[in-house]
Amino acid sequence: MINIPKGTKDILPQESYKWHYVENIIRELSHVYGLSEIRTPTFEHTELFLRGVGDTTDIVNKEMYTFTDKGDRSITLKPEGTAGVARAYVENGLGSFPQPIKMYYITSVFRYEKPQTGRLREHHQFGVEIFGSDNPLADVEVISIASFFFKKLGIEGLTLKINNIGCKKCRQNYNNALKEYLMGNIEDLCPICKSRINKNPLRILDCKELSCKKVIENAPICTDFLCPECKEHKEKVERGLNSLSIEYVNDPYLVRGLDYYTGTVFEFVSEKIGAQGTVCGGGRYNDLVEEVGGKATPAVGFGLGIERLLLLMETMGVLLKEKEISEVFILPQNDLFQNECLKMVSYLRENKISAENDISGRSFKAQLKYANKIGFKYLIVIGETELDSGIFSLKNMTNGEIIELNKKGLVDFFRR
RNA sequence: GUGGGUAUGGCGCAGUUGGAAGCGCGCAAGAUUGUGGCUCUUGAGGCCGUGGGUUCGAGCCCCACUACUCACCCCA
Repeated sequence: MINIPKGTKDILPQESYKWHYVENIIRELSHVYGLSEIRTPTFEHTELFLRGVGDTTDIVNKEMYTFTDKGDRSITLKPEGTAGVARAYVENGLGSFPQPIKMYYITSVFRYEKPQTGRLREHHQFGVEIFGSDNPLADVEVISIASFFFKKLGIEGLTLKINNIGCKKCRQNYNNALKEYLMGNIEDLCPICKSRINKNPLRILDCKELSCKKVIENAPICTDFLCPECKEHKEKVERGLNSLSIEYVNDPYLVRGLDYYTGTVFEFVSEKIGAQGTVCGGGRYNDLVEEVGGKATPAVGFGLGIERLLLLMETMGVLLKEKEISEVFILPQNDLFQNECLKMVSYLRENKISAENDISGRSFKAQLKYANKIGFKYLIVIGETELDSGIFSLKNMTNGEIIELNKKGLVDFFRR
């Protein structure tokens, strides 16, 4: 028996409807917001992620699925969605279309991690990226998409955390101040953080080690170091969210694990799905396009984990749409009418009505039991009477009611 | 990468101090029924995660490995 690779999941026939439900809402919503779908390859040149995501991040350092292909190229399964979109934006000259370009995607992403609740090696993300607007309104729009999405699914009680980690300039100032402060308290930091001071001091803010937390309590706060532009940007985002009545909390310690973020960062967090509570995370990444080889282009977006979303919906008991079941099951009174059933099923299908018949050679009774177990809503028995009169008895399986209809009447009935 | 927990039919689980592998659900066939649902009968399906050890004898005790799982870390 060969089993499934660690950290991956089958989506089985009896549960795929949940995915359809969520995906349909994503597409509906994206249409309403004027987002167009973009599909980029499952794998990219490794260098894209080294440059885009950043080579000090855990994702790039130890979590990528990287291999050398037969042409001796270093290839990596995408560990996140944004870098590929930025690459496509540059490579296809999307910058020369009217800006901003508003895009969404649903894609698999791959990270070599140790699986636990809400964490897999292959998971799926709904992502939104808006390229070509530096305006806070774009940030607000992106956040409002996520917020509206949760609302549409009936999910309540998420916390929206926001922060602004500054642009290149003010982040540098803050980084220096932070480094200086941390150096002064280096004995109290955990070993991991000690090694992080120079490479990525911001990450230390996120450390959960008790001793580090204590140090962080008195650390300089990044919002105090924002330049006037960033400060204004932050305020405008907040005002925009207020006017849409989107609740949020400022979290000066919110740092994201990808290097490309600049300015606005945010997360939607739940406490109900175990330790991996971030359902959606995103922010602004104004330097990414340039980093990937394009001309400087501001951008903002988010990634939303669909497995975590479903986990959340299930633990919250949010009503999911029911599994899709064919409308009608058609069975012959006896073997002589098998082919008449085939014809009827085919006729209904041609009219876009989902219809099925027995393909296992079961007895009449067994077919009835089967139809009941599967949960067909309607039933038609075809025998001599039906063929002679052209009138078919349509039985409602939930209440037992019977309606008499001819062939066309059946089609109209299901189209109602 | 570091810890903890778990491993018995498709799924959920019992299995006493070591002494003939069981139950519920599901699945399949049949009986009954107004053409299904309720009820009844029958059946299929297990190398008890793998490999060692202790013992007359191991699902149970010991060791190793593997897988799954939860948490750290990190992230969606």
